[in-house]
Amino acid sequence: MTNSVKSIFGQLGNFGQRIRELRENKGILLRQMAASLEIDTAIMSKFERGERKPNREQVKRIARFLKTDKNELLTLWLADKVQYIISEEMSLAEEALEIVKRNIKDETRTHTD
Amino acid sequence: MTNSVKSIFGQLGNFGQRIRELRENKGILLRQMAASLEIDTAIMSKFERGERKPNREQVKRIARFLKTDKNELLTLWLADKVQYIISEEMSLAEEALEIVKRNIKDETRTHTD
DNA sequence: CTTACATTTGACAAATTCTGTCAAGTCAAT
DNA sequence: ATTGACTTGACAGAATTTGTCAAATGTAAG
Repeated sequence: MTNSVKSIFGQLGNFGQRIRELRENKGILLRQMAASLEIDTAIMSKFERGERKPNREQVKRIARFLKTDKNELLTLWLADKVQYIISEEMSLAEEALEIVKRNIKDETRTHTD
Repeated sequence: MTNSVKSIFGQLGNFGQRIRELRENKGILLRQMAASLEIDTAIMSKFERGERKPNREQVKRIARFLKTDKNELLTLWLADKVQYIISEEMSLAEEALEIVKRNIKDETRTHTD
């Protein structure tokens, strides 16, 4: 995931938001859940914040651990994937910023030279 | 793109189908278009048959070459991407076939041993 | 059938992206 | 200032994607 896309669009994905909610309602710690699923705590944290995408198997295991509907989580996870590739294409803003950045750099070079 | 997904789902994507149509209507050869765009002929062929996905820049250049609406092609191309990741998840059929394949292999091994 | 030309296919290495691991960082409560 | 929970960033190895090329296939004409 490019940084620019990450920063312009949204933080927590549908999936991450939901599993964090489920976990917290059960009073389970992130690191406990991570340990129980044999997933690194850092990765688990990133899943919940939508910074990384789990794979199909991980989604299923997470659903089983949280005793929740597997299909609900798979659907949210798939929605995230679609949402991501679509938002990647709303890159006009990114392109504009790139141009500005290039121009600024040229400006500074001109002045200091 | 995994072979299984490629074989179950559809051949020519929306994008490839459209550009082939546009190209043929203009009576241009695939290799001519490829050469003019400095894209390998093999790759161009794969784009048209949906076997590989061009990147954003290539789509824009193709649109310019074909003198057609850039946004139309970008939209078709994005539709292909979405369609692909969704179809990837309809993998029940694939999984079933995998199991059958494994079982058949076991069967044959048992008989020939 | 064999030549000529257009397209397709498959294999490959180089480039890029994704993944898990880890150490160091923040933050809140004590 | 210490502890505990979570977050962040860097990294190497794995996996996927990319362009290139040669060989294969298809097709029309002589």
